[in-house]
Amino acid sequence: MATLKDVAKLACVDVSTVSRALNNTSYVHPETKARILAAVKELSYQPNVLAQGLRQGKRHTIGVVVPRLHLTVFAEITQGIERAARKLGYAILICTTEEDAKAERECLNRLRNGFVDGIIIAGTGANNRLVRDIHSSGIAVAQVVRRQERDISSVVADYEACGYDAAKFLASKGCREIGLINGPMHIAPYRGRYDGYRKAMAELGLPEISTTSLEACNSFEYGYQCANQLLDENPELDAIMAAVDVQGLGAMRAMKERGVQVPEQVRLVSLTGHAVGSMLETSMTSLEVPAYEMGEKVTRMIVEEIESPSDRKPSPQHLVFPAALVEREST
Amino acid sequence: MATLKDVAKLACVDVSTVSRALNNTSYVHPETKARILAAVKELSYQPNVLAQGLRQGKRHTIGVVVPRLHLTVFAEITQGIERAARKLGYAILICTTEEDAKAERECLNRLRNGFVDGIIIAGTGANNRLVRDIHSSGIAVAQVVRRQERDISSVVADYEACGYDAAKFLASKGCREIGLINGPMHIAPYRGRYDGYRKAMAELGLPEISTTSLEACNSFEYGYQCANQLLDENPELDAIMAAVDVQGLGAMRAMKERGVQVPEQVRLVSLTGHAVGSMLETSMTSLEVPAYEMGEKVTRMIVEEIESPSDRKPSPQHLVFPAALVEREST
DNA sequence: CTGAAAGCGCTTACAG
DNA sequence: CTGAAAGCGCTTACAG
Repeated sequence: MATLKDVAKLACVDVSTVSRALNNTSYVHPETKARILAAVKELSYQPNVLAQGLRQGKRHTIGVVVPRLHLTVFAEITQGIERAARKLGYAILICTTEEDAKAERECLNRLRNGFVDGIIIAGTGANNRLVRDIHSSGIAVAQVVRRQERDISSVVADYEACGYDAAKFLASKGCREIGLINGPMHIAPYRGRYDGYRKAMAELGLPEISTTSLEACNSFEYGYQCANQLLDENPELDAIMAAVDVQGLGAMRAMKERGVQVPEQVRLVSLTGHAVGSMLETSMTSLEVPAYEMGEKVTRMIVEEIESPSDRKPSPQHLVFPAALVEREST
Repeated sequence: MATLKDVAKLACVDVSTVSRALNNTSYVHPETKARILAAVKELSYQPNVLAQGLRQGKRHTIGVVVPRLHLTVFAEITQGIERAARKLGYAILICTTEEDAKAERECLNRLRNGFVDGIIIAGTGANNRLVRDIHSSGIAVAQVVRRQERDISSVVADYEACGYDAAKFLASKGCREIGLINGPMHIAPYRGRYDGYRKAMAELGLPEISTTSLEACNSFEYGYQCANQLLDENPELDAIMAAVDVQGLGAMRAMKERGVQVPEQVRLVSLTGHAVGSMLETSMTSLEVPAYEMGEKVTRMIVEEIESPSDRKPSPQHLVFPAALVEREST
């Protein structure tokens, strides 16, 4: 790999001049510049980003910490992040935590040491303290999907509205026993969906019906088991709301196996649609969240924070995207 | 952020001693070491990986270039890569190309400049030349899923066997008109699936039936349109093989809409299962590829290449994983 | 056992 | 308009 020095030697100038020519950081005589550019071409010189980063205190890299990728909304969000980052001249470093607090801690500790200029996180909630520390140590941080800290910018969907709207919608279809398949309440989106559901149920004068299982909640099996329990315990159940798409798939499958007709006997809604609902044999009504857009947006926010001078960092922004109810065959 | 210098000052020793103590790179008097460790703790010093990287010519980072994440086998593969990389002390940088040659070129060019020690790629095929250049310039490279270069290590599934086995299996069920939904032939896995299919058809004395659409091939819509065309043009069609899961979903949906019974009238197999087939209302028979394992394996291979001394790099290895036929309701 | 010095590849005041 | 020098935070021969 050619270095600045090689280019300088070939062009018969000092490295500093080459640097200035390449970065357009001050006027360089056109002839000199031409010579330099020719040398750059001949050696196919490419600047070493490590050295640039060390010198400038910038790495042009963003860390992304999410629970997992496969079959979750995070795959799409990550693609949005990657694309926006590339446009803005940043690379992204990915860590998946599998909801494990220790794995998350390790990732965060690694990222903070010069790896990245900023961290976008959908956290487990177990390391909030560490996240705050990192942020106040001068590394930009932004939350996506899961908002846990008030002083750190975030981009989320309106989970409470998802829960509320879905319940009201089902009630408008005549449903009276509406079960909820959700996840751990200490994680903001699950809490939000529940709050919305509860509010709607209260307004409608309908009973809250929910259940839980030991499976990891963001899974087909969780949806499958919860649906079976809901149906076992509530013979009159006429609707199921699933927090995420894969739970919805599990519920659909459970009903198929029990011979329960969807939507004739039980209607089904997913509260976090991301382009799966429309691909099914019985397509699934869902609240579609603009995942791709959310990823792009949170990236633009964090880059803005990274690039503003440290004496006037933007104050934390919290962006809430509405989800859109897309009615399909399952209701 | 505290630096080595801060620690050295606090411990009243030279920075070189601190470095040695921390890296166990030569004996340091226990008392001195204790003082240093205390200083490290007090300042909560963490080494700057950028500076380490610059000095040692190592980044401990691997670039991953894949077409996309959401709903493809690459999501799972990437998780496998990430996990194995973390265990081995590496971080991963992700680029998604969306099958766009230009985007891929940009990613590769960026990655080669000191960003990473190695690159794992599932390429578009349009930048093979560049990939070779990068490899011969001393950056480790490994191919995953798509093997395009003989001199660069690879980890793939046995796509030809997938096509062959699926066709034979369908024939054993009595199918005589077996249609194939595939993708562009210049991409190795699609080519391989076709070759296996063709071989089986020839041995069985059955006609080849296939079609194509203008949609991006790794998509629900592609599967949907191709299935409709196959059914339109071949009224006696009794089986469909889809190259990837989402195409299978599209085919399933098309048949549902036409009132074609699966598997009674038409049987359906996906040739690249990755944990979706089992989640469906009518579960889908598929050749399950061990995506997670493949990701882990390719990571171990590339790290081995990265860490071997440049005078005796391992010769290219090509690993082929078998896929397992998992029979479900769609056949 | 430890210090002083050089250097990884860059950028950026400081002179001239 | 351009060169010489310092320095980003580390590691590693080289002495002693």
